[in-house]
Amino acid sequence: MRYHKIPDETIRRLPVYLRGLLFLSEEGYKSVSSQKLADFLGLNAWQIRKDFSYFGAFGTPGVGYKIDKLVKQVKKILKLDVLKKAALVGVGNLGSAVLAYPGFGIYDFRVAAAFDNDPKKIGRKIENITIEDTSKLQTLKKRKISLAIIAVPRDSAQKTADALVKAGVKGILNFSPCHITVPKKVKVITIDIAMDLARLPYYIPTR
Amino acid sequence: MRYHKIPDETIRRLPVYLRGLLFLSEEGYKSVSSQKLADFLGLNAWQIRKDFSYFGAFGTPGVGYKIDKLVKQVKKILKLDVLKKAALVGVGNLGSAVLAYPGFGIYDFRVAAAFDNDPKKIGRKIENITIEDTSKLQTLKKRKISLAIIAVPRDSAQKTADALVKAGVKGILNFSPCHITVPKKVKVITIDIAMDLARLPYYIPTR
DNA sequence: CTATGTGAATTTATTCACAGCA
DNA sequence: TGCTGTGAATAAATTCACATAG
Repeated sequence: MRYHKIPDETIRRLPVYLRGLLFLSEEGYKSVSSQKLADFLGLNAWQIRKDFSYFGAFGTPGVGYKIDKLVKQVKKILKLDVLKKAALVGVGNLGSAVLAYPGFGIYDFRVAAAFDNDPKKIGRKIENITIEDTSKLQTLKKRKISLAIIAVPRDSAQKTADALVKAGVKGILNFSPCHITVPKKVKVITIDIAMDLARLPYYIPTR
Repeated sequence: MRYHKIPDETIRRLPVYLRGLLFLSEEGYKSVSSQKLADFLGLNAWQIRKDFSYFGAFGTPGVGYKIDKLVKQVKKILKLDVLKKAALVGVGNLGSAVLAYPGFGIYDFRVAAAFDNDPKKIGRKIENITIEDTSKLQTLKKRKISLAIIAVPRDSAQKTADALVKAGVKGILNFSPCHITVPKKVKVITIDIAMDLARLPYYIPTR
């Protein structure tokens, strides 16, 4: 198994596992079985074991997984030990919420810079980050920030993405409800919160 | 093909299609080919055709899809013609952003009620919605609101979900970074924005 | 005796390639 | 001729069942 390509779905689940492991760690647990972790996360035990097996053996048969060790391994796989800083572009409603979001910490992430093109916002400080002019995006290269979060209106999303790519950004989390085109080497993950709400009714019986 | 179960992945893509179709409609297009829609959305033409084929024939060979008609069909499949109102619980940073989010409209959705347990917020109006006390959640049943958005801190997410289920809510969009347990008949979609950011580094070569 | 790790079986989703309709 | 709709082929992910390690 060790020499297979890792399924994308497995990668998608790793942050979920991490979240569960860190929570259990907070609660005082030192080790955990795949079954216990599965129950806690609402998943299947065999899936967790299978996922981990793609990366080699982490656990101890008869005992389970040592949480500290597993957390370290998963963070390493996700490269969370290397890339930690992200820039935010667009400090509107959603952008401000992202800035204030407390959940990045557990992944050792922080939003290290924020940009907007509204003169009223530039220079202001939110959550200890001073908002800069969008025209300063080029400085990201020097600052070694290679991840960015786009939270601008749909119309300027592509333009923003272009500027980010030019500034050397390699990964983009896109909150604008549109497809953005980037060079193949740049990874984009798009989240449209309305889209997720839109598929909810499908699953609901309307008597 | 007509009598098969519809793949979950197809359902996940329908809102994407809808977004593209509505945009092209705004731009003045009356009909569109699977190829053109695919290019616009960054997807494959054959996948779009295959997805639509699960629901029967929508298009005209040699011409393409009539946008108006297709939009209506897709909305019907997603049951967006029936369920349109959602309640928001938790008007913090993220909750406020959700309230102000302009993207729900295209799916004929609106946030029709907002709840919080902070006395300073209760009674205030945001985006024309008066914030109500969380203890009033039970009124959702009478108001025929069966969808809800959870944007409360992790610690109170499960408690909130329990109250929503008791109030007759059938679908929940959960922004809290934790698994919530609900009866099988209730559908939950969890979005954790930090989790999506956390899997971005994996895809980025770190020379 | 318990819980992992993994080949094999099964299910699900993607991609292809082309027949057939406007 | 152009584009849809769909069986068939391929690929991917999930689930099972059990040998194996502590």
